[in-house]
Amino acid sequence: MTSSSPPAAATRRSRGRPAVPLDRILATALQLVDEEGAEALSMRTLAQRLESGTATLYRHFGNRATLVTHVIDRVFGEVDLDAAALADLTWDQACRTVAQAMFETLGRHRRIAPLLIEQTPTGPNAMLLRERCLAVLLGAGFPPEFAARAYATLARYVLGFAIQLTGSGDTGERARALFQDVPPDRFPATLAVAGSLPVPLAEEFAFGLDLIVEGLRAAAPVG
Amino acid sequence: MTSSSPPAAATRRSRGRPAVPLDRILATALQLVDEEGAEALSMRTLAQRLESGTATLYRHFGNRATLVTHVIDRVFGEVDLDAAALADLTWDQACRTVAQAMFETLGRHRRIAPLLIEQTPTGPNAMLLRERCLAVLLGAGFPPEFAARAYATLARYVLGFAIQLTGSGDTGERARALFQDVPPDRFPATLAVAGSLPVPLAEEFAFGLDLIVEGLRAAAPVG
DNA sequence: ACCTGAACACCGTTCAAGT
DNA sequence: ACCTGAACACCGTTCAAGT
Repeated sequence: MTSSSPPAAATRRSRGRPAVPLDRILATALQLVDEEGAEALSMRTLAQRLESGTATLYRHFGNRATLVTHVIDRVFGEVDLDAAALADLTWDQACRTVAQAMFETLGRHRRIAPLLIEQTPTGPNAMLLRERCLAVLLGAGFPPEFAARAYATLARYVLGFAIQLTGSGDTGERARALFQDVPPDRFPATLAVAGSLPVPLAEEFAFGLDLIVEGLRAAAPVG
Repeated sequence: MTSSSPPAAATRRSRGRPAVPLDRILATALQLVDEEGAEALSMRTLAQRLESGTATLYRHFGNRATLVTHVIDRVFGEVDLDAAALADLTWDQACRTVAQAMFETLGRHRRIAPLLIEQTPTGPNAMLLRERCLAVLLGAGFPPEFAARAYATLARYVLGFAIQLTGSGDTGERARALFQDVPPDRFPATLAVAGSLPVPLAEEFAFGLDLIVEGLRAAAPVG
């Protein structure tokens, strides 16, 4: 490893001033959220993982909120969307595809949802994703106002669901246990559905998504 | 005010041990959230408003989370729902009514949404509200599994929307300003809908709700 | 019994001081 | 120029000590 030290290339760690590349900060931050949850993303903890100090982070970000903005946009950048492929779909297929892609990405970073509600995503990747969605809806012939509302509904549905994902994963299990132990005389309906609750989250999401798209088709001003 | 001091009734403030009634704690906590936001609900700040100490709070609640549970259920208790009135509605009218009532309550306590995603509501009022919703869906003849999914979809939509409500109120304004300043060549679709974005939140909510209920009607296994 | 002050181990943020 | 340690004003939680 450290056999023949090179002239001036290495500077292993925090020697001169390795400048802590922004990309490494964001990758580490996202990894931190993935592994330990959104609440673990503190300036101190992040600085520790980078083997740096908190003040160094403030050179890149004015405050924690803008750090969060960048981390969120990194996640949006992972949403698997091919503009060309989208163009070949009908508008309802495209809506389902985009929402599913967003859901899958949030599934890969389950613990990031609390950060998403801290702020409206305005990073470059988020802006691009929104642009593509709106382009599909406008391309289908929907008036701007209808397209805007349709997009908002879908976005809120995905986010609302993503929040449900946040729970440590056994959310469904815990809820089911709780609902099955409910007093039968006072909560007959709750008890009746308690048994059919451990539906896989992915299926549950698809169910609601179909509902919304079906409603969109029925309400759409175009055939 | 303090004219003729009564024998042993008053004990104006933190004298003997006024025991800090739980109801006053919760009312003060909710007021604190309403006035200064969810992030302001710290044990210290709450204790200060009660003219007490943090340790006193830990006599009533094991930790901050259970305090939050109680505050949330206090909000659920405000949801205006008459079981008798619900029974006279068709299932789709009932769904709209319940979702609207929940939305209006969250509108009265806009800044509480961040607390709602910290945990699944399990307080008595939340349990009762869920029971009534599920009873309506089962009463309409929906199979338990379908009813459970329908309820989950509606609950998630309302919560997802409530999160959007959390932003200081000018969220729409800020978003509109941002979207209208976007580069026209790269974001034509975003720009096209930017003008039709400042839709009143209540209308926006109703739009999506109708979509979902319409989708439910289309997907329902009963006529 | 119930409440209190002070402590412990954390936060986000800032700033003078180092290289 | 960039990084660092230490500080400031906060957290949630606990505990010995007061009445």
